[in-house]
Amino acid sequence: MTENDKQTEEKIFESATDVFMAKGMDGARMQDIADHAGINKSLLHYYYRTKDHLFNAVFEKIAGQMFKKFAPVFDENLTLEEKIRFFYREHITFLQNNPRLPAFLLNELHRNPARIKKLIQGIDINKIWSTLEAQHKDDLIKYNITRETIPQLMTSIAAMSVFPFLAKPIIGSLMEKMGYDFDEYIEERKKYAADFVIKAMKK
Amino acid sequence: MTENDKQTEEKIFESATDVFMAKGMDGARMQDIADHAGINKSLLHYYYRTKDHLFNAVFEKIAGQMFKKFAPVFDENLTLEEKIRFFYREHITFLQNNPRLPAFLLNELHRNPARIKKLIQGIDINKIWSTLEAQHKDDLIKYNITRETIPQLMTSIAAMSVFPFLAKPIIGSLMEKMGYDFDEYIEERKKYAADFVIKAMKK
DNA sequence: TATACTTTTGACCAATTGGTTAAACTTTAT
DNA sequence: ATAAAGTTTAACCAATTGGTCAAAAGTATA
Repeated sequence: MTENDKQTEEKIFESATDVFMAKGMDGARMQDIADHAGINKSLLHYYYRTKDHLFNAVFEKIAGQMFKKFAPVFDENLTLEEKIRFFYREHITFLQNNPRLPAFLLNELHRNPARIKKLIQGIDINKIWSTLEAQHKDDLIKYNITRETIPQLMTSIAAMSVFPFLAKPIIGSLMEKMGYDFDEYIEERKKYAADFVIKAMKK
Repeated sequence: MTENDKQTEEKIFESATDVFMAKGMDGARMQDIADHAGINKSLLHYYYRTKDHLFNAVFEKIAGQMFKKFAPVFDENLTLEEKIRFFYREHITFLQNNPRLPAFLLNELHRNPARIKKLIQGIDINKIWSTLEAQHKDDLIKYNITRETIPQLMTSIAAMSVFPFLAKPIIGSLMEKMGYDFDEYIEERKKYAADFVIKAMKK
């Protein structure tokens, strides 16, 4: 039945996502995924031929999500500062709901570098630069942003939101030990990161 | 012979470090390590009883290195700004020589959270705070650094130097595609990160 | 109801892999 | 030189694991 079909196939996909996210490709076990979904292991092979296929399906979806979140910033009609604030609000909220996503993605890209090309084919820094120039010509001068410094700036912006999630094993434990609350820290970071970057950009 | 002994044991340790760093505990194979060292697989068990023991030995050494590098900053008799510049020069140079270290460490801590307690037992933010207060009382006021904001500031500082190495699979490929040079970018980051943070800290 | 088709299951298989063992080889000590 | 001790190796073992298969169960169609 198509109804039950979708249910099973979807259940498998969701369980696979959970297990692969938590354990990675190498650490994940097909039996784990089956148990997690409450079904027989053979069903995994019935719907997704192999572990590689299943992992592939999960990775493709996950990878897509990550970068879709960056584009809308440029669609909004906002000042550069407002765009930065907008970005951190959206991006950190997304990471709050998908805290393991960056680590999962980077681990897999390290394990299988062949994926990278396909993943970044949609990203064109020159295009981003053109868009920025068109939308914020004076801000680029005001903030001294050039083609040479844009990698430094963009990685710094990404670092501010992504790093806390990548380093959560350490940061989270350290904060717990010291009486801070990680979730609160993340919530506050939406504003802190924006303020930090905006101040840093000023000449 | 003790001479040859050390050679073999050390060769195993170095090969294990390389393979574990590259593949992680789950992805690493004992046979790989043996091949890498050019010896029989049984020797791994002769010197280090099990894979876990061997991994443990590697992890302990690696983990120790990472945090030893943070302490010397406070020993130097420098202004706060000079300390930040000193830190990034030292820390990024260290990471240039050990680019996989942060990813390795964080992956293992995620896989085995029990390690974390032991690892961070030496770190005491309150102690760091006291040291900062003693050395830079006026700077803390000048830069509006308080017990509440110190996690935000410290994670931001760490993010600036560590993130490029964690995200190297993406950043490196993206830069290659766009005609930037990753190593050059890292070298420049020693100064950029310091400038960035110092500007960001100002009220 | 009978038949064809799809879905699910448990038993099973072959390959991989961490680990063991006994024998061969080296080195050291007497 | 010879025995004792340490080192190295190849062959082997047992457990894990991704994957297969045929039968059973369920569903749609006639």
